[in-house]
Amino acid sequence: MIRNSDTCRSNCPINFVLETFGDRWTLLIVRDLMFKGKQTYGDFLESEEQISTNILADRLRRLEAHDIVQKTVAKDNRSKFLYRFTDKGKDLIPIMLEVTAWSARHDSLSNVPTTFLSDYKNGREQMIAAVRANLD
Amino acid sequence: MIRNSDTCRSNCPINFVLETFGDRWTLLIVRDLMFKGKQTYGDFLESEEQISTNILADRLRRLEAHDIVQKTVAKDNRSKFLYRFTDKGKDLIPIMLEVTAWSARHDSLSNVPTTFLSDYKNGREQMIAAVRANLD
DNA sequence: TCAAATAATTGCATTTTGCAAGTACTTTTT
DNA sequence: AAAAAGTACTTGCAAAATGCAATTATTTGA
Repeated sequence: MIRNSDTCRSNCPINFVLETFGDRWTLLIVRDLMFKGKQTYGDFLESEEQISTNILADRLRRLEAHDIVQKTVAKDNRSKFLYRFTDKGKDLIPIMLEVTAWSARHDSLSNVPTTFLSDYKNGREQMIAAVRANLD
Repeated sequence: MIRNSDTCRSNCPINFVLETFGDRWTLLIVRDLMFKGKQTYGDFLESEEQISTNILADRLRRLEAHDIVQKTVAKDNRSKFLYRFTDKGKDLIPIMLEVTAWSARHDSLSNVPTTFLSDYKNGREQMIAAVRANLD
């Protein structure tokens, strides 16, 4: 995917993220991949937000085009594909944790472990490293 | 705006953020308010991404409904309104800086000051405080 | 060979977006 | 006092994206 003025509305860093993640579904796939150990099309379909099959296929295609995920054939089953983060994708960890922290602070109904906020405040870098270690 | 299962697809913290910011425009308004000193409808319209008037009106309405911004009448002109962050809105600063950092790392065309990444790495809390001080 | 598993694509109705034009109220100018 | 300009929208309509259900294609396992 070429990055130029044809594909982006501006060269603003906030806008750059929106060009890839500015919709209601893409970040849920990132979440599943990052925190829930999901890796396949079927895995993503099972999430409680109920993404539909055409949207899922489209978003996975876009994530691959933007070099956030890499698609590979599963070793055990050639009709199954595994989606994994690229380094660029793994580097979204700090954003995702910050988003989680914001919801933890401002939405009492959000399902966040009770210790999350203090753990995050006291050991942000360790938490980032732990999530990363889990992905590698 | 009531927060319950009618208005949210799930109680996931990532999804909670998407319910408010999961589109291509809302975060640009947040950016303008947070980093560019913009405060009025006309200000937001001028941004280079060229939001259209109906979308802008809709997004400002939603941001207000979600208690991210507060709308007040301007002192100097009663046909002019000022949009300002609530505390919940100001608390988006860490997310916005993390998003900026990600684009700085992964998009060479993003307009980010050359010193941003080292400043951010060395003094994250100070940078957050500086942006916040600028808003108050 | 046939059923199951996996990953999609297709068609169509609904919703959202984008664009241009128009409206309403306030302030400034004459 | 009337006209023009400033500010913040709303409206109507075409185009694009989304959501849903059904169907297709390929590989695997019995």
